[in-house]
Amino acid sequence: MNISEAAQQCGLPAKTIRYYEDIGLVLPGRQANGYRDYSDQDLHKLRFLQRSRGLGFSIDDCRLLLSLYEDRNRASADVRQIAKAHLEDIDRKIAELKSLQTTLRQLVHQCHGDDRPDCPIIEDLAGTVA
Amino acid sequence: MNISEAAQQCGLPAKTIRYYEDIGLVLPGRQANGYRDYSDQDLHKLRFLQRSRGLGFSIDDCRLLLSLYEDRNRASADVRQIAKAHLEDIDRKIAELKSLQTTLRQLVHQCHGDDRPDCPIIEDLAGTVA
DNA sequence: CTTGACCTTCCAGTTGCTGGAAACTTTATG
DNA sequence: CATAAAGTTTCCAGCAACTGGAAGGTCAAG
Repeated sequence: MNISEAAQQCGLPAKTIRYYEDIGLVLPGRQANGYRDYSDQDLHKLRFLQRSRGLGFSIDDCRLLLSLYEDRNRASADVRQIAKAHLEDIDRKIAELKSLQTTLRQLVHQCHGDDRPDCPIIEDLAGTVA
Repeated sequence: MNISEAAQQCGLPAKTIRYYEDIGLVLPGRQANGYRDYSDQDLHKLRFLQRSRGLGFSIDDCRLLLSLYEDRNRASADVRQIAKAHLEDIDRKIAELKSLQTTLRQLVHQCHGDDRPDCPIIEDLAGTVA
């Protein structure tokens, strides 16, 4: 299977699939003409990557998850640990963003937003208030 | 004022301050020996950047905000608009992360996480369920 | 037979820094 | 006063995860 069909089947751009090959994630065979040739197994791995990345796992995590995916003797605990760590990361990011959100919301609310120069947002950024 | 004191005063690493000069954000004078020389005004701008970046504004936004900060004839509406757009961006990111959080939380919850290979997380990533 | 769609490789750019090397100046110490 | 340590300079490379584009080979259709 050529790369563009593989791309369509897994939902990843061809560029990304080539990139995944570069970094050793999915290494397809080659046809006689030098074109990449994706097997069903390759396709499964690409779909796996598409989903893992979609859930926000890092490439390194994906590499680990992919090896666990292929390991019939894996311990689910190993998978769970990766997911749990990622979840905690997301929890932290949400907390950070929420804090920014609160501050920004207040500032935007306080600013009248007209053609005059007085601006609580600028004042806050300048530190003339705090 | 040397760069390291400026760094301490504004809470940014010296490396970052040099980088901000590279990209034309804060251009200090030079001392006779070639060392950078930060004025009070430079310092204000650096502090402004430290805070703006801390609120998650992009460098490009910071550049705009900085020019508005220095513009005594600015319209607060312009500032507000930048902040509002950034806030909406944050809102979107939070929504995205929350959706990931929900999915991951469920998966982590469903996985028993022992030494057996059955794993709802892997199954989800592989797409064998959906 | 040519046109256009595909495919290949390789190199550069994105964001916002951060680390490190090599060389200079200044400051502190013995 | 010599020297060592600390601070400074410039420049180059690298991070994550792609994405865009150039230059060229291949293939299917008309």
